Amino acid sequence: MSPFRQSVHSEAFVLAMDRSIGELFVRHLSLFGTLSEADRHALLNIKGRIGVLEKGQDILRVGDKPTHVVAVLSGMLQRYTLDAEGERQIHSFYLGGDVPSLEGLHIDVMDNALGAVTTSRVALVTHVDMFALLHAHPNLAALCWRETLVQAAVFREWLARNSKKLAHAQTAHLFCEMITRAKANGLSDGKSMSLPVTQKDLADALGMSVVHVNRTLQTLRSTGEVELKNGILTIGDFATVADLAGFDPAYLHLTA
Amino acid sequence: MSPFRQSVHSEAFVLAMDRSIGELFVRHLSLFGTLSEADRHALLNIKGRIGVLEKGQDILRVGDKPTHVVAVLSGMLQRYTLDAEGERQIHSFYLGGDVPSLEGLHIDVMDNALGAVTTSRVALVTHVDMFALLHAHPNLAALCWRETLVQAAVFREWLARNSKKLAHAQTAHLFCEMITRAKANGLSDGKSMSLPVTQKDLADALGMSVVHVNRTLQTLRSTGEVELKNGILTIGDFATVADLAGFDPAYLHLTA
DNA sequence: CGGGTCTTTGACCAAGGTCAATACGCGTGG
DNA sequence: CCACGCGTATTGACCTTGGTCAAAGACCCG
Repeated sequence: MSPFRQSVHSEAFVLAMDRSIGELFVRHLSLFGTLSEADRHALLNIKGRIGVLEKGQDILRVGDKPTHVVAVLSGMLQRYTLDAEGERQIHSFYLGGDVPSLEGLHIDVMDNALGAVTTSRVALVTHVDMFALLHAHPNLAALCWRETLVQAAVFREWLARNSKKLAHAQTAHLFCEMITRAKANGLSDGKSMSLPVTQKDLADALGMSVVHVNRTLQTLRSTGEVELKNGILTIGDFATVADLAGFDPAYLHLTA
Repeated sequence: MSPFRQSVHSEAFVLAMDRSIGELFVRHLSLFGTLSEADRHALLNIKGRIGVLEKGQDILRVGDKPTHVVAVLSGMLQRYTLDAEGERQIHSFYLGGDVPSLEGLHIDVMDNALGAVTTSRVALVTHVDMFALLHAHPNLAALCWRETLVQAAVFREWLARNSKKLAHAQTAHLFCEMITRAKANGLSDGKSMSLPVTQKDLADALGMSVVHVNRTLQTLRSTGEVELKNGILTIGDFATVADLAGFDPAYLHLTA
């Protein structure tokens, strides 16, 4: 049992008294469609609890029956699984502004875990509240459904990337995705972003060994176009890197 | 333009006069949850068109705006993408009884294609009809949403498989999935099934070369536990193969 | 019988994994 | 302030898996 999960209802997770959670949902869902004034108003009134997830802590584990929707206020989460040998596969990274667990609304048992890559602030909204909201606003239900479908598209892209591309293209592709999503979330200017991952994290996302990740990063660094240092990812010319990576943002289905 | 797509409304696709489409939906959705009598009744009245998709033909292409939900009556479909070099990545196979494209209800533009691995009979239901149905039966909407989430779980599993496992384990894992799903659809006794794929198809699903697929199949065959011949997959002892593959069906979220 | 598709084989090659040692950075306690 | 310890990054040597290329069978169907 994660100590965190036991404290979801304790003081560690305090009721949000402002509209920060609602604002996050408004911004996030706006990435995938249009909100009516009524939708916006309803979202802004979302009530939830806010707390801190320490680096390495899980908020959802395999086998859990989710009861809350999780939103990332700041920091970075990972969705991952462990195989029989204890090897981790990271399926996605989530940045501030992302809502990783809308899927939990209709999945009874988690087949993967959600944890903090770095110390993060997260918000929790009960499924009960979410269902009430979605029931009253069918357009929001459609948008949330759509959001989960876009996440599925991202999984497919990761599948294609990890199955086919060479190490440097894989790595560049992941970086392009992260920068593009960070920009959409207002966390990047398209040139650099906070990416607080270790090389082991990258290895477990890309399906490569740490040693090879290290060497690949050096290669990319030597081109002068890509640098990851002290948790800051910097890209020279996005188009150049995207080309190297074979990156096409269509799968992210961003309306912007 | 696919000639097929142009003929969706022509005589090639004839109105189904019986309940075969509705029955397919009832069986399929029952795999993921419970249907009320009203749900069942509504589903059975689904109207759609039925037609044949020749081997290699696409029913949806990248860039298309889907207008119908596709259900597989018989045969086998693949979801796939092509990269810049024309390399295909298969993201999933769909058997008779599967409904590959519920996601199309809320995705405006396809970022992947759906085509026939082998000559198949497919049914089409208009989005208009589906939306009316889901609007009138919120429980069905929840179930359809859930179905798309299970598909996402399958994409994640493919990601983990293709990223980490060795060739023989990858191949065995895919076979375990296919047999398990075929069994759920009433198309297999758990020992063998129709799997009309070429070695190239497997290669493009598993992210390996055809040559290596060929050698891997030979290795598996030599264990006496796995054989793929003339489009028929046969497994000796499922538990043995599942163990070799590191296969755990939890991600399929089957209620049965 | 001829041509296309699919499978199989052999020889060789390269990307990336493994193992083990070393270096670096940073926080903690003395 | 410095030594220590831990997690992370880096390097080198070596090895395995699986890719590539090219040719030859098999099979199928008109």
